[in-house]
Amino acid sequence: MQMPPAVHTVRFAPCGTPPAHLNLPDERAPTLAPGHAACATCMVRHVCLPSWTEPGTRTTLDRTPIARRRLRKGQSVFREGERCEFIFAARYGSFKSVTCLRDGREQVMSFHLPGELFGFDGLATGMHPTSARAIEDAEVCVLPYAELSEAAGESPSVLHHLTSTLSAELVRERHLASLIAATRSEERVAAFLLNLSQRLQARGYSASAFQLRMTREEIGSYLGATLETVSRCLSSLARQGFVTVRRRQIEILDPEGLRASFADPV
Amino acid sequence: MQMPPAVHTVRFAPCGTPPAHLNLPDERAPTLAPGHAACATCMVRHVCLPSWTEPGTRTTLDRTPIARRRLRKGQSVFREGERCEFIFAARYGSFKSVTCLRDGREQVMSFHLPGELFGFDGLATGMHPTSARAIEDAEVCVLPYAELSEAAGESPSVLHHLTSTLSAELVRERHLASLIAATRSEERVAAFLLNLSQRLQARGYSASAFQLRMTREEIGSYLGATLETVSRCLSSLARQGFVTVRRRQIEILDPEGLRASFADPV
DNA sequence: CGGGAACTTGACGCTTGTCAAGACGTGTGG
DNA sequence: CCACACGTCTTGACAAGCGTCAAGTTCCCG
Repeated sequence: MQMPPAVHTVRFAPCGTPPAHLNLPDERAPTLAPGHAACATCMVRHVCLPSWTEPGTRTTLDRTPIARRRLRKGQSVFREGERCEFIFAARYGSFKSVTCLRDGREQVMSFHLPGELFGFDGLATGMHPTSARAIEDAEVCVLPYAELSEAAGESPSVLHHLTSTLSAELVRERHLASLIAATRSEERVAAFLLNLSQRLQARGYSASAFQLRMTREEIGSYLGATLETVSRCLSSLARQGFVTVRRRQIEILDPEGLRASFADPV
Repeated sequence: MQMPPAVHTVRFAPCGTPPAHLNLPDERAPTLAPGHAACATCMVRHVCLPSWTEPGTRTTLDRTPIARRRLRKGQSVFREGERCEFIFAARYGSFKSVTCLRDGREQVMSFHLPGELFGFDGLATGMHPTSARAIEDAEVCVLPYAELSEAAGESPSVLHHLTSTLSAELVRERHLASLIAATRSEERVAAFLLNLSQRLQARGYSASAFQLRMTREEIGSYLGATLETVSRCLSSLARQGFVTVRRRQIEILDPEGLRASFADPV
């Protein structure tokens, strides 16, 4: 076993603002770090993979060195059609999953916040059906799926977390589909803000004030609306006193009002 | 080990037309049948769970008796909020997954055809977030998830199929969300017909002529449109010569035309 | 400080939802 | 076997929601 290189500890900065001193290296030059030792200092470890293993047990995964990769805004983590050999964990920064529509435009399928795992969509065919791109300077942990799978065979806890995670993502996608199918654009935007708020809160951020990391166009693509409609909806929600919107800075003033004023699914 | 009871073989009838001689019993009275022995005569075994185990190996699952349950049109397989202890396989007949919207209407989340597994959405929380109902007289195989999970720990092949199935469902849901988000109703209806066609073909039915098992309203709910819009779209597709539509009887005349004439996602 | 990306807002027209009337089919009871 | 009733589907007219196009503003980054 090789000696671990000097562990490159990275101070965690709020959701996607990487420390200014970072010289982001080439996309293809991952920094190796030894397994869960590196996770010990990671700010998102409590919602990430390290929480999967039962305390006291060790699996293949714990003996696997986990690489990290830094990405500049716009760089791809993986591309549509590439072989799916890794699952990724957003360490800081946010990501989007996109596919290319026939007419060349890109369709945003989901957003990934720090601490969230992504790349599971490739397990079905062994190839990624989407591309994942950083929407701001970011860093991912690169988890080899073969070892993750092996660990699932060794530890019921890991297996359970794996299936739960997949199932949860399935439920989220369903919820999105029904949201788009059953509601109008203003309700979708409201639901989107509430959803972001919850996910950020689960990761220790403020639920009431946060910065959007994505453009109006990306939100629109995700929600099945145009960027103009998203903009109008945000203005309308602000006019009604539910939120304040100043460019990407969002403050949620009345979450119950947001929730209650719509015939939202469930 | 107990002797298997006289195996109740059920002749497979085209997609959801249960044999007339069946006296459908009460929803809550499952018929027990011994594990995979019963699967041997099942028409959908090649696309169902029996194909998961590697040839020559036996897992917990193979030793588990698998119950079957017959359902009349409209009866629930499971309901929103119930504990998720089983995965279900549609043996014959079709099903829908639905949630209840705030205003009382029901939102169709997906359809399940013979040979398809469903109920995975409950694994995340241990409770089903949707209800599943038969949309015609039907029968399901009841697969205890605890044993399925155990089998996944014993056999890499089962584990792989489990994650693949979950991932595939995830991809399908994403595709639906992007379909609703990015296309107009006529394209959605066209895509829906093509999707049904493919799934039926994979199960040995004709890809070009089939019967819809669901109402226009259910299709509309699923696709984010009203029943009137679905009806108009079907008429329009027929007028363009892509399909013939006579109530629920569909014939696809020009699949390539259907596909090509739209700016369909991917 | 300048240029461009991102955003906001308005006007107009298309797509789709809503409401309504009527046709078709199926199942039930006379 | 027929008549009736109900569920399902089709089609039309109108209105609302949203997309498209366009102009102008703000902000960020070089």
